[in-house]
Amino acid sequence: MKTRDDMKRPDEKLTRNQALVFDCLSGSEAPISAYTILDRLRDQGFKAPLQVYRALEKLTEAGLVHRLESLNAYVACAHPHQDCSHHGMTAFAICEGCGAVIEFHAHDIEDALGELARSKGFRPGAMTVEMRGLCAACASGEA
Amino acid sequence: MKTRDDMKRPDEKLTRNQALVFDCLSGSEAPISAYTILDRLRDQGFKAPLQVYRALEKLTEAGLVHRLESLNAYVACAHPHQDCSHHGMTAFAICEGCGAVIEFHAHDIEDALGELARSKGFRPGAMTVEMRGLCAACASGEA
DNA sequence: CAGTTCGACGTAATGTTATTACATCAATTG
DNA sequence: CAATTGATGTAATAACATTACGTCGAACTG
Repeated sequence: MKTRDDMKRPDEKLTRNQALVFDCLSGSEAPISAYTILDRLRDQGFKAPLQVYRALEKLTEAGLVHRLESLNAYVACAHPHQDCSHHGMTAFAICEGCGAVIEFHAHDIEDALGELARSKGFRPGAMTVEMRGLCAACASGEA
Repeated sequence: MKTRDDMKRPDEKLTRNQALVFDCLSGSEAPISAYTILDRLRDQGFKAPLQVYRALEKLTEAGLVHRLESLNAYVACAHPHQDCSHHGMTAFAICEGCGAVIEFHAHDIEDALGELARSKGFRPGAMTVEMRGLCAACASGEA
């Protein structure tokens, strides 16, 4: 049954738990861990990690959420109205000052990486690209 | 001032624990986790995770070992006689069939990524690039 | 040489991230 | 209706990593 509001924008096939997790991520400036999400959703009835992980799995499949491997944390997609999976590789710049994340889609770099791998006989699938550094604000603050 | 052997010929100045961990990784076909290393070194007297993590930290700093973020696992550098840190970014192709890892160094891709990030005001530091897919052998086996 | 510092080490405990196992319930469908 | 499917709830555990504290020896300093 569809208990929730069914006025759906394209990305509204979410269950209650999925919507709660997605909203939690959308409202966060920086990536957050699964357990942080759990803590923030205790008031909405969340009690166990699995509730979060199951929602994250679906959201990630749907391209609404990305997992940052180098942080073990999750972030809402920068343009969730589209389907991120259509963009191919997603690259991230992660600020070590403030934790903010910039999301990139660079087809040429993706192609170059894929080509390089194929030249070694490797058949590439998903790619993880994460850069650490400082965002403009934090870099200027450092002088 | 340090009259000590500051110029590290990496192979030389490893402590016993570091050497054991490095040998363990070098002898492994695929990346392995810290706890797997621990188990494999029990016979040599290892008892606690910290022994492994401390060694891994030094080895990683020295460029002899890489951490694969998307696997939470570690792998010996493909050319440990050099200092991998001189190569800048290291990219990995990880076979989902057999677990094998191919190591790349692509300056042009690194530069392109860095330039892209800088164009958004980001000052890039370390980069993580990991591709999942199938190596030549496993891809042909799949037909 | 004595005292101090420093880096590696040993051990225990704990913290953090993620999964497995099993039960329930509602909607779908043949 | 029975069977199937997918989301959920709960508990327990597995897997990965760090903090805290104490010891030891090498080597710098006075």
